[in-house]
Amino acid sequence: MTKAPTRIQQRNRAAILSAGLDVFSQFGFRGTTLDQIAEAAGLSKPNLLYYFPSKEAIHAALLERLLETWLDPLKALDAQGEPVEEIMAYVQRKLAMSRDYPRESRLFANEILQGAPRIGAILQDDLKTLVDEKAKIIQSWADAGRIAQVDPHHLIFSIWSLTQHYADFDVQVRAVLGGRDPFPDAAAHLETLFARMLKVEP
Amino acid sequence: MTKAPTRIQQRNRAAILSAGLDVFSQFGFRGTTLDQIAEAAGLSKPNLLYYFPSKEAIHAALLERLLETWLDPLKALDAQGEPVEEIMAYVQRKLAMSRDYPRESRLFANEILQGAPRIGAILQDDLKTLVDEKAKIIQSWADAGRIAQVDPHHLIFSIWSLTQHYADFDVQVRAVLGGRDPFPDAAAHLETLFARMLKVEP
DNA sequence: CTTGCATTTGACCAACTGGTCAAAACAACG
DNA sequence: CGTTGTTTTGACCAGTTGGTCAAATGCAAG
Repeated sequence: MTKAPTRIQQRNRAAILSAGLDVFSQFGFRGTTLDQIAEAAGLSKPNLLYYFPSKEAIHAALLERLLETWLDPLKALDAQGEPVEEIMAYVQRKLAMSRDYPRESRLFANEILQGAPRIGAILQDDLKTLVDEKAKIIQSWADAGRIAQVDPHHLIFSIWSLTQHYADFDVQVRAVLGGRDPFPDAAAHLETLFARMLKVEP
Repeated sequence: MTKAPTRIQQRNRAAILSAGLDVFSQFGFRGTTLDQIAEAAGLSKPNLLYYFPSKEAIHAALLERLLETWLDPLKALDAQGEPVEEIMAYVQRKLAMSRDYPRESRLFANEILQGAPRIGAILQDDLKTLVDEKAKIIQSWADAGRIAQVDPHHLIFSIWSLTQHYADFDVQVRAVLGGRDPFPDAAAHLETLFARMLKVEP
């Protein structure tokens, strides 16, 4: 039986994961140093390694935690629901994640940009299975005339790219907008975009 | 007067830039080592530094060359043209860049993900100016009833995200599609998407 | 073939990297 | 208080990093 973690362990492990998320999401795995994480977490480097056995372990813990929640919004897409509402809700959930968890989005983006060396297998298994399943649902909605005809896989890619862009390319978006908060307008824009794309031809 | 570069200089500088593009676009600036670039270029490390004074210099040269061509597709958006055609052509140009220059796209993505430390000023000046200008054109098209009403800035963000996604998230896209080439379908999908988004209400 | 310049290299360096370790400081509990 | 387990640290290590340098090699023109 594993020991229950003390309060100190909980606090420090949480601080390390948060600091690691900060640094890994900005510099990627290889561009991140333990000293950076240690300083961001307010710990000494040996103390860091008392809680996690290696840099890899911190990164792996973050990726694992990320993947748990990353696919939830898509899983929630319900075949029994109203098609347009379901897709719209998915879009808004994903956009909310970009707003509320931008570091997680960038950590994921970094991992994919580097060729997904640590999660490639998961993408090809779990993610592909999930997407194929949901694509079938979307296809059936289109076939039933409840949404316009659309390539279901590329529809999902579109949702991912449009929403994650506001987290991953945040600096660029804000630079172009002159620093204004992009999210309210983004939500309205995506609402319009998907409404037009999915509306059945009269 | 500066000397004309010899054939060897041309060849080696080109090899270094190509190798640097490979490595920087995958690992980011801090995650890249001179040894990696040297090996990819088929040169020894001191020989690398004979052609470029530092790692920074290689990266800077790549970014400079990138920015030259990166904004061209948007610059070509012509106020005098047919609105839908102009926007469609821009989308297809950007998608072609993702297909033909994925390394450049990922180099740019890496730079933005890291907070654009080296090109932040350019984004706020040149890019913002260019986008504001083109947004005005799009707005005038919408006001004239030649395309549907749409937030012009976010329309441009949408084009960027939808097209660059196929370069930056290439591994994920291919993992989900089971390895199939995404580009033909992507082109058709985006054609449909923007046609529906821009069509004026009857 | 030799002279002068362009190119390439091996040896080297100081700073930094991920990681170890024994000892010290701390906390909890009887 | 003292004892026992947890937490923290300074000193340290071997490998890697970006970069230097003097010497060696290649090469083109006279």
